[in-house]
Amino acid sequence: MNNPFVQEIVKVVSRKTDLPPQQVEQLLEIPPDEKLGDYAFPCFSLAKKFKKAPDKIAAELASQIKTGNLFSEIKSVGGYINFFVDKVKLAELVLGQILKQDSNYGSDAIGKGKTIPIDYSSPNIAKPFGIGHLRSTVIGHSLKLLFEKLSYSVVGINHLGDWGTQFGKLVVAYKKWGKEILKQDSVTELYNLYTKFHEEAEKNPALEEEARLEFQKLEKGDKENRELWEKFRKISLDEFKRIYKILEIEFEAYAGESFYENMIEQTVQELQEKKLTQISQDALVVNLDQFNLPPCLIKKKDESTLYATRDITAAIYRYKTYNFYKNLYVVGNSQRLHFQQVFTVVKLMGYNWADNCIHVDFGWVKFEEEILSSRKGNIILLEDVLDKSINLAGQIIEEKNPELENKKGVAEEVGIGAVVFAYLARRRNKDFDFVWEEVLNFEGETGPYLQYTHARLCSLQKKYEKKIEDRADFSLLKGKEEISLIKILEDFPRTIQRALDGYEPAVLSNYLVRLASTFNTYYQNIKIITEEEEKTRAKMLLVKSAQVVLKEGLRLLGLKAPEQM
RNA sequence: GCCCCGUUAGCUCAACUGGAUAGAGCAUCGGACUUCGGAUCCGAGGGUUGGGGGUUCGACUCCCUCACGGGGUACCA
Repeated sequence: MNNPFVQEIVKVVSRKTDLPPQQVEQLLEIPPDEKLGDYAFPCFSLAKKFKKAPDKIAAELASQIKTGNLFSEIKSVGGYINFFVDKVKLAELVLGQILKQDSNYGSDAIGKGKTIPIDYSSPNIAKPFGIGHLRSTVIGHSLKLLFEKLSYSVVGINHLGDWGTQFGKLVVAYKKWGKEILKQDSVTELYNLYTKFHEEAEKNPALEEEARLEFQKLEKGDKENRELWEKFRKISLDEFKRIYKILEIEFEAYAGESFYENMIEQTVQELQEKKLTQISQDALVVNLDQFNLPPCLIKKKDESTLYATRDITAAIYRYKTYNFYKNLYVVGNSQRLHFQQVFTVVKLMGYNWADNCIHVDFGWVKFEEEILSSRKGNIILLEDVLDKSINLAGQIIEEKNPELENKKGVAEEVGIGAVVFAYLARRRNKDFDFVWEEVLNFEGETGPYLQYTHARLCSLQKKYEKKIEDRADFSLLKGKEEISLIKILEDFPRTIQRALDGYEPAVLSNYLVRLASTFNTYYQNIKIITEEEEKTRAKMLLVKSAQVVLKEGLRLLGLKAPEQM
């Protein structure tokens, strides 16, 4: 990180303590309370090395380090050396950098030349796009934007569920009830066929066997089934693309499971040549006892392939095609074991890049304490949720800002923003309870709150009228909230890095709430545009910086930042 | 049975990866000057971080154990 304060501390402390610079940087932390300082170096781990009490070490080092021109004070408290940065220098540095770089602030070249495929969204054909699918979609999309921010070249892959036994089920259902149910070629009707199958199969289990046979036929190239499959696939894909357009999400590749169909046999052969497979209970499996995992099934007893086989094939294909740096799968945590098995098999095949394959898992989306089951027709359509949210946003605009231009467009940006942010505000590993009142809430820690703050920042700039200069007397920015705000802005690049380290957009969401709420407190307490020209000029620099960072942060989550709302 | 994940204020979540006094929002109640946007802000109440043990200078965070909830566990994905 090119932060001169950190660099200086690392340099000096590492010289005084003989610790490698990297370790010093890792130990360095930010105190919980600003009164304690801006950076702190804990000396506890040095106690053994120097055979002295930590607080004595801290006191000694603190007295030896000169403040120089970057720091205003360096003192020890307990076992910490606390550094107080020169606030004028800080403002000059942070605000100067943001104004110069604009939306590029926080970018980095670290990922240059490295490719990362991200497998996300990946809905199943013949099922409508429900609120359950949104989680993978928005997490994957945000990770994509974040990696691109650091110059990685990202390939968004929509690994459609367009192959497998479920198509056997659809074919059976179509042949039996297609004429009465499938009239307009819509996803809803396809879905009705699918649920009809499951209803009937409960009464008549023989249908399951029929479905297996139909899929087997499909896999072997049966013409009629092939045509049906293409029809089903097209209906669904058109529908999904419409939804993605609303969300403004695009994929570089729609390589679904069927895409790997022709390569699967080769994978099976390779596994056999490498003597990794065995026959067990009539099926072809890779035994994984030595890893304490259940065996990975490669082929069923009827010779047709399985999910795992396709994922192994897809991983190999992605490595050959993209020579990836990392290979991500944004898929629910119910598939943890599956990915463990797949990655382990790939590793057994001798591919060390298996270690760079990462399952970015996430918890269930539940509705009123119930897990949504698409098999039973228990599903809430994403489009209904978005419509409701957009309507609500429209109503609120009508109430509060009826003169607004482009009301419809703004209502969409805010309504969709509310839903997307609700999904990105919590860490991925937690189950997400879909509660209407919470998803459609526009107050407090929500998307519209961030957007509102952004609109407010824009409106200040409009009111100011004058051009915002990139220079000002930074010593005029020394109020408590001003300094907090500058420090939060300074933390933006680090936040991006932290979000990526954990594959966790929620880290950025939390950050943006902190930024917005700190600004709002400031705004409430201090009049920004006043008669004092010099001071106003300096404050407007801060306003502009906050606006730039907030907008960019929202963009990285996949939210729009309207200038008025 | 075995394996994974989770458990923090009434509810939904944070806590910079082992650091200093565990913080926000929602809901409830009370308030905001001489309004740059009240979708905002301020205040109040609310906690044995599921229970118990351990590791160490220090534990919401790591280890063991128990409880509760969820998921997975061979031909679905």
